[in-house]
Amino acid sequence: MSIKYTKNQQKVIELLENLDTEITAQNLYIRLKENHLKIGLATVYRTLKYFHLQGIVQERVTPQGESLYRLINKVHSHHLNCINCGQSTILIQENCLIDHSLNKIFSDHKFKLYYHTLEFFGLCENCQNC
Amino acid sequence: MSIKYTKNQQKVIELLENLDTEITAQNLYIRLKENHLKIGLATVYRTLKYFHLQGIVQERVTPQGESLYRLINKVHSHHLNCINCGQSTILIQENCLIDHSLNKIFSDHKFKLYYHTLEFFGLCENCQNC
DNA sequence: ATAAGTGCAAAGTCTTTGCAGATGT
DNA sequence: ACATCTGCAAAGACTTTGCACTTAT
Repeated sequence: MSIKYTKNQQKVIELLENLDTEITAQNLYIRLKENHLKIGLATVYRTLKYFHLQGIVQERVTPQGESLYRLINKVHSHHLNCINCGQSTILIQENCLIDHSLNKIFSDHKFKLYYHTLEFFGLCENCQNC
Repeated sequence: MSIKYTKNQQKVIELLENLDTEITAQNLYIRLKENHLKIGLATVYRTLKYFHLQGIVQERVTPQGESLYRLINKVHSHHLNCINCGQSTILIQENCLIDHSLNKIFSDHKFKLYYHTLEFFGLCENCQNC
C-alpha cells in the first residue's frame, strides 16, 4: 500500500533522487521549469513542506535564511560555514557519529528521530588572515 | 587592549549575559525597549550581525526562519524539533561530544571553529499518535 | 573635523496564503 | 459530483539598506 503522488510531486521526487546535494525551493523550481514542467513556485514550496511532514525530505535552513531540501537517505553531509565570507564547505560523513550514540536520549524523550542537522561555524583559511 | 562598545552594544551584551537561552532579534529589541533604551530594531539586527562576525555571538536559524542569538560560552543546547507541531524541546548537553572528537577534521580543513549547531528533527510523543 | 553609530522608513528576500480554475476518482 | 491539486498574484514575516542626524574622538 504505497502513497500516490501527483505528477508534480513525482517530478519533484524524481529530481531530488537524481541530486546528490541539497537544493533550495527556488532552484528546484528553476530545474523543473527547465524540464518543461508547468508548475508554480508556490506548488514547489507546498510540495516540499508536505514531503517534509511525511518524513520523505529533510529541511535545513542556511545562515542566509534559505531552506535547503534533500531526500532523506541521500548523501548525508555537514558543513563548515565561514562566518566572514559565507563560504560553505561540505564535510561528507557517511558514518555520522550522531545517529548511533544518542539513541538513549531520544527514547528518554519518546522522540521519533527522522534526521538531524549539524553545522559548524567559524573562519575559513582565507578569512583567518584578514 | 579590549574592544570598545557603544552604549547600545553594551546593553545588548548585558542583556545576553543575563539570559540563559537563545533569543530572537525582535525579542531582544522588545526587552531593550522595556529597559527604556532608545534603540531601533535595525540597530539590534546590525549589532547582532556585528557580534556574530566578531565571534562573540552565535546564530542559529530556526525551522521557522527566525535567527536566534546567544553569547558564545553561555549555556550550550541542542533541540528536538517536532516536524509536525513545531514544538522545540531543549536538550542541554554541557559536555557536547562534537567539539572534542572532530578537531582533526577542522585542522585538516584549516578551519577555525567558533561554534556549531546540532538540531534533531522528528515527531514528538504527541504527534506520533495522530 | 572626521569617522562611526543610530533611528526611522522603505525596500528586499524568501515563503505562505487566498482563490478560482483544473485535475482526478 | 467531489475532494484534491494547482498557478497566479497578493500578502506576510523577517531582515537589510538608504539616508540624514547624532555621537564620539
